[in-house]
Amino acid sequence: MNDRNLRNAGLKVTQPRKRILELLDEAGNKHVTADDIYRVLIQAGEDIGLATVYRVLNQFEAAGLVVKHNFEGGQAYYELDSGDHHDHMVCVETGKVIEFSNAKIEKLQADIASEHGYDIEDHSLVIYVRPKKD
Amino acid sequence: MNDRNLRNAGLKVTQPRKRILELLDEAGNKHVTADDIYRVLIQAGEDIGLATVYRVLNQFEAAGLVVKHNFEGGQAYYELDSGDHHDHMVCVETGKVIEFSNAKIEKLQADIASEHGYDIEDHSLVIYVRPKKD
DNA sequence: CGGTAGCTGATACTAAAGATCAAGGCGGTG
DNA sequence: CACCGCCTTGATCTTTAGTATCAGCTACCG
Repeated sequence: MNDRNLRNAGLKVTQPRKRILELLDEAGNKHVTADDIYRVLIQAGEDIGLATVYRVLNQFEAAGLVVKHNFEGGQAYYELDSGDHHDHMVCVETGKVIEFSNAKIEKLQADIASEHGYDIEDHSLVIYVRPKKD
Repeated sequence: MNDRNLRNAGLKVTQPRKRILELLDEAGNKHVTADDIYRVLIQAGEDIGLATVYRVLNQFEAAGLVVKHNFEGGQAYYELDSGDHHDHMVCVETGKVIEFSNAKIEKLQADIASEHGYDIEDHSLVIYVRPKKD
């Protein structure tokens, strides 16, 4: 079934691509880095190169299979594209990432862009939070 | 007057720090990279090292004099902290950056965080836009 | 099966940023 | 206002994320 996704994206169904897609699938809504993927696969005894991981992730992103997030810290994080857009809330204490989506915020953004004569191409909203201490 | 800002931040008033602060001042609401600053200062005949620029910008950020933005593209952008929070709209065609702020969006974010048991520590909203073509 | 276009892994490379360290400058003290 | 200690600086090396290159391999079409 993953094979179909790859083929639809115009990509040959190869071992590395299958493995990476599988791994992203298992990761669910966790966000992983290229290096995470590389290390897990090496640990699992796969014969894969780091360059391949980066390449494949870029291809997946271009194909819309995967979404890339640039949180703070220099590394890019990836997750499977579930289709429905959502934003992220990152806890600065625990590192936990919570996904959410809010139609009103989306609408307000479109309005603001429109007021300035623009259409929205994409957007990125990350809220950095800390547990309430009451 | 900039001298006072530096001293209040617990930093010695040195040539490089004064120059960088000046430059950020002149840049106004333009967003500059560490390398931008370095090159302008070298061009101006200053004897400054790139490492110093990075160091000073980190110190400024820690002191709250400056805000650091991680847009897409790997480089960090800096601007003077004007005190009032705002978000950014980046045109993907022209690279132009427009600042805006919207109280409703801020409020909605606080609500969402609260619903999940968190307080907002900080947030980052970047809208990537494209000129309307009508 | 067999040919070939596209893919892969190893390696070299680039760019952003941080770490190190000897030499130099800021500013408090006398 | 001259001195001295300590913080800061610039040069350079290192680290980290990601990209480019290229010979060999493999998926897939016939």
